[in-house]
Amino acid sequence: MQVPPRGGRGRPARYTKEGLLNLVVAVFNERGYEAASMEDLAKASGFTKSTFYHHVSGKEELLRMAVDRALDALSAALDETLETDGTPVEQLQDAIRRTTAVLLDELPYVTLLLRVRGNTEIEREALTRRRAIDARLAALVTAAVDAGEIRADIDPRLVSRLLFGMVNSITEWYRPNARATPRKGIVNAVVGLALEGLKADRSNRQ
Amino acid sequence: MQVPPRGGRGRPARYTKEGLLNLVVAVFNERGYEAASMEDLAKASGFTKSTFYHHVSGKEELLRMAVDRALDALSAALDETLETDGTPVEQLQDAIRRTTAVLLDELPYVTLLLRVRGNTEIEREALTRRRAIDARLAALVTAAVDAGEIRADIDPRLVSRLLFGMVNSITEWYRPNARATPRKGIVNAVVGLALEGLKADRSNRQ
DNA sequence: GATTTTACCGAACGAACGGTCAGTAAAGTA
DNA sequence: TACTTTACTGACCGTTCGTTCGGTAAAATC
Repeated sequence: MQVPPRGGRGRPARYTKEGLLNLVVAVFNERGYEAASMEDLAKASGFTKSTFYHHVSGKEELLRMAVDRALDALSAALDETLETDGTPVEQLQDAIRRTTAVLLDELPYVTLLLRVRGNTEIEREALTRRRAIDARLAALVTAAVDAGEIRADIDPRLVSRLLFGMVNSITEWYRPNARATPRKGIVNAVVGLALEGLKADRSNRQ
Repeated sequence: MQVPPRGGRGRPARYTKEGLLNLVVAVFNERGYEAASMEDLAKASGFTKSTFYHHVSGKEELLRMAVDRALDALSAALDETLETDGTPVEQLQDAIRRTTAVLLDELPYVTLLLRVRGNTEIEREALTRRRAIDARLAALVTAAVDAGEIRADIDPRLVSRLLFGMVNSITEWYRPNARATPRKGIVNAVVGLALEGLKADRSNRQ
């Protein structure tokens, strides 16, 4: 990741495309996309501003690459869920697991995606793709309600928003390190809370 | 709200302090705080930029007033919860209800608060106050676990984050209007999902 | 060593930024 | 009408923004 690929003719580059994007997204998330200047991005990578422009086309293009990566990963996870042949509620549970896993694996990219507000054309395109994914997730909830497998006393669209709002909120606080709750622990907690809620019962009492 | 108070000596103002702040916060939320320029704020209120500066001291001060309003409301709601004398789980449920209600009643202000990232001193102070509130909420969850009233198989801090992450995610999509789910419906859905989860049972089957 | 290719940099661009100020218009008081 | 107070404005400040460009340094090929 830190060692760029060799084989070209001229002077070797300091970063791979992905390595540089990782640095950029970290700065976007720390300062905020709007507040992060090209000078900030250049300094974080050790380049001058003009050298930085030699490697990237501009600020918006960087945002596009980053949010596309998040959207592609989330979309692929949902595709995988729909290829399984479980009952509706099993598929919904699978979607929660996979979405949470993608969120943790691609944390900086998904974090950036979830903060996009729609100021530019690129941001609006990202929001459109995101809404499409949300609609597919909401359809899973509706299917589970129609099958009588989950509670029907709350509007399925509302359930979907609250459920995946909970999942997405993980980006607000999760920082992977040695002491952090492992990936599997987070996923199980999310699925457990989503399906059974807070209520104590025989199966989970310590 | 739109009619300023009379009684002063000179020319009457177009807005009350609160009316102007409402306009400002709306622009902050639509464009994003960093992306919203003082020119944007002035135009939204019908002022020139210099007139706008006659009424407000600067961009950061506007942010401070807005997030303080949200923090005061959330803090007061939590105080009220702690004044009740229910069991731990009843207090937790009350905190969820009151926090959700404040979020809906002060939607633009809480929305702005939840997007603060800590770039300036004012933002860092807001984050500190927010963390204090989060800690008090987490203590409620811990107390309910210790009393054996809610499931103990998930780290209480993790439960608290996911729970109030779900509550806070409402700011991402809720837009009050005639067709929207009423306040009470949202609050009941949040409490219902939090306590019982998705699982269908006799009491909520339609 | 000459040539090609790529990485890199200092200086500068116009535009937009947050913010200031001297001066004018409009209202209330006397 | 004269005076005071407040609302309001256009022009302008220095700074920073995203971006461009002419030119130099370094590596690979010949």
